[in-house]
Amino acid sequence: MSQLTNKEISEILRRVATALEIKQGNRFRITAFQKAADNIEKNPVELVALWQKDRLREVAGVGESIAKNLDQLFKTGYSKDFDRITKSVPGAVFFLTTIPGIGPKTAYRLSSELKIKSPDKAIKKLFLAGKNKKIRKIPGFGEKKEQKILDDIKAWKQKQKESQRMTLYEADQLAGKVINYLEKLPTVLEAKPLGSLRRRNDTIGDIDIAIKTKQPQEVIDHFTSFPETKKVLVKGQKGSSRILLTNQKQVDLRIVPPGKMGSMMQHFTGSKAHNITLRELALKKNLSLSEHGIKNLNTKKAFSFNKEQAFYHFLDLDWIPPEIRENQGEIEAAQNKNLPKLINLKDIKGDLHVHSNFPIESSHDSGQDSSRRILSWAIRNHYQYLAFTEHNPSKSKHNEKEIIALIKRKKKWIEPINYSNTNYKNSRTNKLLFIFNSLEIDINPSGKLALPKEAFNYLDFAIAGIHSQFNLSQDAMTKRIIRGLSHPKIKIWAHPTGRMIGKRPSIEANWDQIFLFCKNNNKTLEINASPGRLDLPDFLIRQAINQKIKLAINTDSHNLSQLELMSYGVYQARRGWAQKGDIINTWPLDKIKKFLLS
DNA sequence: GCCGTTTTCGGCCCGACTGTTTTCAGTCG
Repeated sequence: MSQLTNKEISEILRRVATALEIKQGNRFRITAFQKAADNIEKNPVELVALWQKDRLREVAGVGESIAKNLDQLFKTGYSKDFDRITKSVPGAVFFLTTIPGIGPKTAYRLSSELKIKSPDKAIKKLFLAGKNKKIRKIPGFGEKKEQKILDDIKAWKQKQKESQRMTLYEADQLAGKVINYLEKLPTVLEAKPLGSLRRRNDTIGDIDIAIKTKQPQEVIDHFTSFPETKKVLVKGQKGSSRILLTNQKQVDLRIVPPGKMGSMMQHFTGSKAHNITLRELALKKNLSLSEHGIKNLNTKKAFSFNKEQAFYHFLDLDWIPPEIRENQGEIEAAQNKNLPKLINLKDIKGDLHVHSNFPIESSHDSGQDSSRRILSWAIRNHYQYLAFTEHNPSKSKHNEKEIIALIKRKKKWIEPINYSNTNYKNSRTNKLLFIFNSLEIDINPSGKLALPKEAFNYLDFAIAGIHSQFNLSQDAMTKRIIRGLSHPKIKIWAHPTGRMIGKRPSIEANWDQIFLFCKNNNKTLEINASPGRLDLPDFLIRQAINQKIKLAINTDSHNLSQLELMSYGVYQARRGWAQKGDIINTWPLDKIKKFLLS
């Protein structure tokens, strides 16, 4: 049996598609392989696990034939059909197509004309051929194309070096800067970030911006002279342009005349899979969709849309929030008028994971700001409750007695705030802000909690999380988590997968088993709002919600400014189809008290 | 090769840009 990852499988399927493209195969057959590759790459569950349960066909785009060949691949590491298709294509071709700008046809011609067959040093050889002006001599290629290939290779190399994707927060900052610059032009009537940024994806590759204007040329000229531009990659006639910034990030601009912003936003927001499914649906009604609007193929009449809502309504669909436009059933739900009513930031009534600078003497990072400043912030933002969840005291620095003394001191520190300080009053409800006395406690590799038994008596509730040894086996990790969460005082599991976006992968765990435990024992999963975590990931949020498990959106703030990042947790929750009722910190104080203090 | 709220056969998203082309192919999003 061979343990191919989803990424490896999708690569194999893309090779098949590439080979078919070179052989001028049926183009629908080609896209079928590409579609399957895309879906498999994105699939949150490893296909090898689905294969073991005989459930490969559940993945969209995987039909009888591909499933049969995957079965062979998993069993023997080899697929007869795939090999037959790809074996006549030199290895260099597949390698060269990894460079954006070089597709199957170009790669094949370069490979055969320049006699670059093996993937070893293929790119180096190609680059050298370009430098020696050999590419321009190939029929159909010219000087410009040669230069473009050299540029594409350079860009590719650069991209290998840099870390590829931004966090959502970084992308917001960058997009804000560009939009700010664009809006200085009076002829820019509206500037909106679209694409994955608008869908609030956890990571962002390129920035997409749509501009409403009557003066396209002026806007494009202004855009391409953005001060941090390293290179103008595309400057088209119809208002599509792309620049590469000095920080290696790309920004795409689309110009749209007044009256057509709705269809442009729809088109440019994506996702690609969402748009394709939408267009297939429209075709059945004899309608053709594009960024310019909707065309009736019978009457040839074209319709423009200023608002996105009208675009969706024209197709008899409810407007779909951008966060869930991932072709995961949202179009069907919009048809049936049963889209979820997604949670909003204003639904949040408190933050249950906040670190103050109370001297708890932990081995992890302590908070930087005082309780007083944090509480003022919470009041200004109309919170009704807050939990101070400093890390548990370090066991290496203190004996058990000292730790218990520390926890007692913390309780004494919080109590006066709740019972005597009238400064902290919510201006909307006229109620006192309620402070939960809590801790964030390590779950040690064995599943033991890093706090003496007695100390729990002085806490209202606690949250638990993994902060070390992230690489246990799935089985050991699952046991560790369930044991850790079993203590009756533990109500919330903090940053469950432990992932740090772009830095540390998720832990391996049996989520079915853990979810079942959480459901049966009333444990809450955190959606950690920190843009570097966004943990749980969206697909696990959706799975948890489908199993009626409650979630909490927390900032895990270690300073005041991080309290502002609650919105990122809300976006993430929305991407997981969360509604207000799924999130416990939308509950009023009485209800959450009952839950957390039970 | 995949797929099904008109289908198990007959369809399969849409347009822009670039370069090398006298009308289009390749690539991308």
